[in-house]
Amino acid sequence: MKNSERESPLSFGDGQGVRHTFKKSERLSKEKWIQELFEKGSSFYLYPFKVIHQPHPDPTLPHQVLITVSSRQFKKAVDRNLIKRRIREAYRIQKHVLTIKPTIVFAIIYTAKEILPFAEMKAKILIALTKLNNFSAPVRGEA
RNA sequence: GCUGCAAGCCGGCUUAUCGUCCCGAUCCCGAUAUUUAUCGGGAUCGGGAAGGAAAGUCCGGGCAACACAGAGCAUCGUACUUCCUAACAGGAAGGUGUCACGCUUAAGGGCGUGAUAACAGACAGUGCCACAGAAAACAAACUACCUUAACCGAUCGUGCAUCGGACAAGGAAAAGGUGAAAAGGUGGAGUAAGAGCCCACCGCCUUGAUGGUGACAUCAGGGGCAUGGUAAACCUUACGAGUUGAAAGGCCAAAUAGGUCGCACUCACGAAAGUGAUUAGCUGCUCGCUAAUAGCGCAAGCUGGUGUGAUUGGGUAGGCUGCUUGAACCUUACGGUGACGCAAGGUCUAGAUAAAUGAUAAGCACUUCUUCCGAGUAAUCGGCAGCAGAACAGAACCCGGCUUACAGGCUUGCAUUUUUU
RNA sequence: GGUUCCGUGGCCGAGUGGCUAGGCUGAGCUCUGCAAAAGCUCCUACAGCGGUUCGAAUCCGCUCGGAACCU
Repeated sequence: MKNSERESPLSFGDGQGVRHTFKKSERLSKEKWIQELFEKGSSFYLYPFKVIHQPHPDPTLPHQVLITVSSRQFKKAVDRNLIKRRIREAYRIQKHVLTIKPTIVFAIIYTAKEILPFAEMKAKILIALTKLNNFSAPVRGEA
């Protein structure tokens, strides 16, 4: 029981009793990997986000995400914090949608010029995650 | 009661579900070595988690590394005085100037209240002061004024006459106009006309006395106007400043390349290209691919090469530390006009690192407007309900200031106005 | 996190305290049968606020915006 949990910490088989956590290990924080992701990763736009994704360099780790808001677009740190918090919350609640087996790293870049309400962000994040699900797997298969 | 100004303070709260970071306790799992310990991960419980400006980075310090005999020059900064302070371009108290208002004087001026000032020096030197104006700085003299001598014209009173014009020599700087600024001001005396030439008051310069820690003030004497503005122009004087910033500094330390030591191999054919073989590596094995098979010596062996194992220095990726107990905060007493100091008691109050407290729902409190009800003569106030709103803004090593942004609320003081007495 | 610099018409860009040059673009006119070229005229400016000065694009302070560098 415990062993299986350890092998796949993000086990979301039936969805019953799943804890919607968002720990530090699920965030992309290695500078080297970030560089690699932005140089080699494939991307798509889905207003108000741009998503860059890539197979995980270390497949034993869970999915890792990077959320970023340009300081060019939003000059005040308070606004950037608010947007990042809303994106983080939307991902935390809906990340069980992401079910592809080899884990990936991806970045969510906020590209809109104004601050959108939480409900809209939540819906868009759901669409983005299902899209990631669909065409991340074939890319891995071809390679 | 309302409104405004100034100073000081505050800068939403509660509950539910889910979730983030840090600390502590208990438990579980994995790795390493010796019962137990270290490291990593997780669960449960408990506790804590952004500001008055966290901002701008405009000043000043702490802390850290490096540099450093002493003195001078250069560069940069500061600039009324005294004090506060770890320090400051900050603050407190005072001085002086300017402006406004009021009172007063015949006027010049004096006194009071408030605001405000980058408020050292322009008789150390250099530069600049456009246009206008005669002249913009050791004064000079355009118009106008006055005197003297001679000339010309007009008049009638026929004179050393009066009026006008032009020229020359001289006097003087009062009047005019220009300008941001024109060479002390006002009044008098004086004169051919005038002038600090002289007089009174004021201003200025200077000497002395008294008071004050000092800036400076007051009084007395002398000078006789000599001293335009500009130092946020160069500059002078006095004082201060070593450089770089936590991405500083310290510790640990993969991979790759390097050093040292050990072990294995370093052959055959061919003119050469190449072929085979051996060794080593990649692979579970074969195939295949890659690398080496060189020099000296009779030989042992030595040097070199390839592969591999161990070890080692520097230290990259990365991690840990620096990191939050501090010129700390609160209360009270005492000293000081005050900034502030000091004593006693109490408190522990963020520590993230692609960077944290947030999402959803409900309620309370607050503000504006509207309807209704109540109180009051009225200005206005209170209550129920509804709609809308709710600022500026996010720690990045830490403090002290300054500046800038800010919905709304509270306290104190002052002022205007309204109502009642 | 820190350091340095810049901001002048629609665009480029000169201007060391005294009327803000010049070029490109745009509009109009002249010339031409029409156009091009040329010539003439016009439009639109010192990032904002405050101070020093008689006078500020220039000197000083604050604010806003932009760029580069350190890593």
